[in-house]
Amino acid sequence: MPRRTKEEAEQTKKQLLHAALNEFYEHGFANTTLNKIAERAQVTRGAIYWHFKNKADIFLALAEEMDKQAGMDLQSLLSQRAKSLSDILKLARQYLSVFEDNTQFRKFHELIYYRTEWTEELKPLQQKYLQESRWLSHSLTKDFKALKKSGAINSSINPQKAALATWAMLDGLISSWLFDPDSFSIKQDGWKMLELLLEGLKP
Amino acid sequence: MPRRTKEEAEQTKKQLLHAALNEFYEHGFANTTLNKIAERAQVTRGAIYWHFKNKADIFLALAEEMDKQAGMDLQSLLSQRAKSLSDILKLARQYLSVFEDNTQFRKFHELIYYRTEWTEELKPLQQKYLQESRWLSHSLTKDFKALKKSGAINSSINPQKAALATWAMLDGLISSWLFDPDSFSIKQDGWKMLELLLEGLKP
DNA sequence: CAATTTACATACACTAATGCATGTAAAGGT
DNA sequence: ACCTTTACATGCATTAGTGTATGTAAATTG
Repeated sequence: MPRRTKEEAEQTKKQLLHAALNEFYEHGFANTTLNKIAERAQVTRGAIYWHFKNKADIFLALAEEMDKQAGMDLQSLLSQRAKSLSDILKLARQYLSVFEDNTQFRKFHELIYYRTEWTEELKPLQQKYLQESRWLSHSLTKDFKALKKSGAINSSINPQKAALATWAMLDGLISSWLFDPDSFSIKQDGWKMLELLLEGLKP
Repeated sequence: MPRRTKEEAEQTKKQLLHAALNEFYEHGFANTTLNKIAERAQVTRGAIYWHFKNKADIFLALAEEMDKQAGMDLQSLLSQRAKSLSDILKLARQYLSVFEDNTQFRKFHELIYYRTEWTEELKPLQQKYLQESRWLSHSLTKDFKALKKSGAINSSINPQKAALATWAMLDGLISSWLFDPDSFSIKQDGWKMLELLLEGLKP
């Protein structure tokens, strides 16, 4: 086997990540071996140890890759400030749509929700998601506070509870749909269910 | 080591299940070995293979055990028909409270949510939860239909969507809280967030 | 055009974990 | 009192998987 050029190397790295996603998705993180990943990527384990430190390292790289790939990442969600309830609804609608539109994205989240055990070796990633979750709920809280001041939502409502509720609803919709995709369409109906919640916040 | 009496044997079986729950909880399903479980239960692997077929079998037994132990299981939830929105809220409130009141219950669900990869060997359990989830949403749908007829909720609302939304909200609250228990109190605040949703259903 | 890296493949050693087979001593029946 | 079964403990064989060390041929550098 001849040595590859730099670009070819980058290519096999991508193939490895792609193979890893599908193996993780199909068999779970703990139950996939480096051999299986290498096989699917049509290389040997040697290639893996060249590009990555170990299995957990592949997962971390995969997570970063997905963050970038999915245009709808958390940064862009956070950067946009919701000035109305319909703004929030619109953002959520966009976000939910990605799950049906982007197969990679959907597989990765199904992997995260139902096919990975959050054990010690994945602690850094878990920490990252914890941070993101807190940032997002904090950001949402600020939005709801503003909405309360402007009279867009009921004055008796606690902004933080509203934010947590909204976030929980989104999370619940996603996990429910990933668990049983036939139960409803997350793209067509998901946002309507969130709308039911937001309706309850109006004055 | 002398042979144990029948009651002693039942005792060690319970110890094994208890040890398994904690090992699974701490290290995830795939990452706990039968040896560790045996050690914690202060027996050897021989005892495990006497009482159970393999690791997956322990998990199944554990799930049944938790179903029984937690007085607030799905059967009792389904048997009660909600005649009003506040009935639903009351039931949800009871259910959510269990997570703070019953440590075993909470650990088991954290295990299920964040520490088990739903792979082939656990398929039967996954199927069971899928069934339960569908039954519950179906039952809730019927309740909401009745509430719609009686005028307790807005006539423009789709009962099935309302049911799915309620279930998603509950699921989201639970998973959010298990992921970050410091973010809110599921016992004191959880039901209030669900109430926000139910408020939106009123005429 | 050497010399040196690079990008892997191959080989090896080592361990952890499983499943089963066998041992055993007391319990429970007759 | 004896026999059988129970409830485990112990020992063994086998394997799958990891990490690393080493090999290697081409790409890249100067």
